[in-house]
Amino acid sequence: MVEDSKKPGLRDRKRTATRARIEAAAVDLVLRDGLEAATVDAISERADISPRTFFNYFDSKDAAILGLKPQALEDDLAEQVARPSDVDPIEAVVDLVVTTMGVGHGGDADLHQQRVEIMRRHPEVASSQFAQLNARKNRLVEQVRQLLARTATFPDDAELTARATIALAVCASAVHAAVETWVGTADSPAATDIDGPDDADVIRQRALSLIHSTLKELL
Amino acid sequence: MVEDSKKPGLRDRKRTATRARIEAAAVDLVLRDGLEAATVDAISERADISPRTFFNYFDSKDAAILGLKPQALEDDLAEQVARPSDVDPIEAVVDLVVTTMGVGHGGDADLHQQRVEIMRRHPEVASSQFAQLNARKNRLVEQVRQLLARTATFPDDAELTARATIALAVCASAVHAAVETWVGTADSPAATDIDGPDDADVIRQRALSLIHSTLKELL
DNA sequence: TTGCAGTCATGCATCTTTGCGGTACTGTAG
DNA sequence: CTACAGTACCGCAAAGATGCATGACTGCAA
Repeated sequence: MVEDSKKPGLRDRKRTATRARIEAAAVDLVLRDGLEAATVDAISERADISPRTFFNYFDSKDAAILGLKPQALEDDLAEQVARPSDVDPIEAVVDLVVTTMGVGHGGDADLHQQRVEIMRRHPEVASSQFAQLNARKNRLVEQVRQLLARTATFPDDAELTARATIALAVCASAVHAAVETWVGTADSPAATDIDGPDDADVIRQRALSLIHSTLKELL
Repeated sequence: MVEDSKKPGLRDRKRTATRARIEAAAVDLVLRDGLEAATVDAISERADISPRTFFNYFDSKDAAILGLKPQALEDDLAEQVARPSDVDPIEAVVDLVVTTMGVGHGGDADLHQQRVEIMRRHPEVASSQFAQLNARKNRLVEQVRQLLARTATFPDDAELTARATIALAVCASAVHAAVETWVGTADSPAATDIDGPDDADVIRQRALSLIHSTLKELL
């Protein structure tokens, strides 16, 4: 049951290939025809699947465009929380958010570049990363709750959950803001070619800076 | 053109009546048949309008169930921000959020009670108040920005906007959490009959308390 | 090799939501 | 009273999203 990571197997290879075809088709069509002209039907046809199957691979059209894996996260999440965590809880939560948002979608550099371009042209899409987060909110709050429980002077359960909710919101909105300014200023395609400091890191840093300055001011 | 507040006029009276019929129909059907059995078609039929017209009155099915007015807010918002505001910025923002979420929908007490019951049975609906907020996010951030600009040591524009975003998120999630716990513990229908301390106030207080305790801990 | 159990792809039906366009009604000015 | 302008209502079509049922395919074990 828990056979892992050695033999992909035909089944998984096919599935991976299909997902890749969908992502490519979505990105291509959006860049070619615009966001609303690129319908699910069109993308599906191009990827050689039925529209119904499309939604077996992605939760939404936007998710396909951004290449957001539907679950896959669960693994990362578990891993994140299992960490030793001598680190600042805030940093851990930001990591969680960045991962869930799929900001650092590891893989094809071209595809990544194209997605940045799409986010520049259609800012609405970028904010669907946010929606992705909301959808997983309950599970994420649970993770954050565990993180906080380590350092917090243990209040009652409801209180702790509420605090986790707020902490998550802080980090999420910070990352969101960071992504927005990053997308807005990312008109230097050459710079992102090399992926020098790594896009995800830039966003992480900006988000942390925002959080600290804002919280300091609010008190 | 700017004749106001004396003669409602037949047109407005009809519109108000229709909106009320929709709200009542929505609440009744949800309580009777459940959330998903109460389709837009069913609600519309019961309210004696076409399904198309339904969306002329409300942005979504959930909005109708909760009785969230589509704009109407704009007025309140402007008013909020125009205030003198010797008050804590955080309190102001919380007010903004509570108003926008339509937590204190003034009006029919029975309807209010029914809505609380619906939120208890179908928690998903409650979180669509949150969505309502996201939809108006840009405008709200602008308002919060102005509020913050008064006390903040003026950073650059992007920074200020980012901070406003985060502050809004903090307050929004706090209110959201407060609503959730309030709904969860609101199994004393007798208590809410009298509307003693006013539901909205209870939520405001709880939210503020949450914000302060959480922020203090995160630093 | 064969067969079984678990997945996957798909068609179909349904629901929510939105844009467009036409028709009917309201308020008002002549 | 009448005509005109502005809304409101509604039908229609299309898109995004989801549940259900069915047939096909894969992986594995006998």
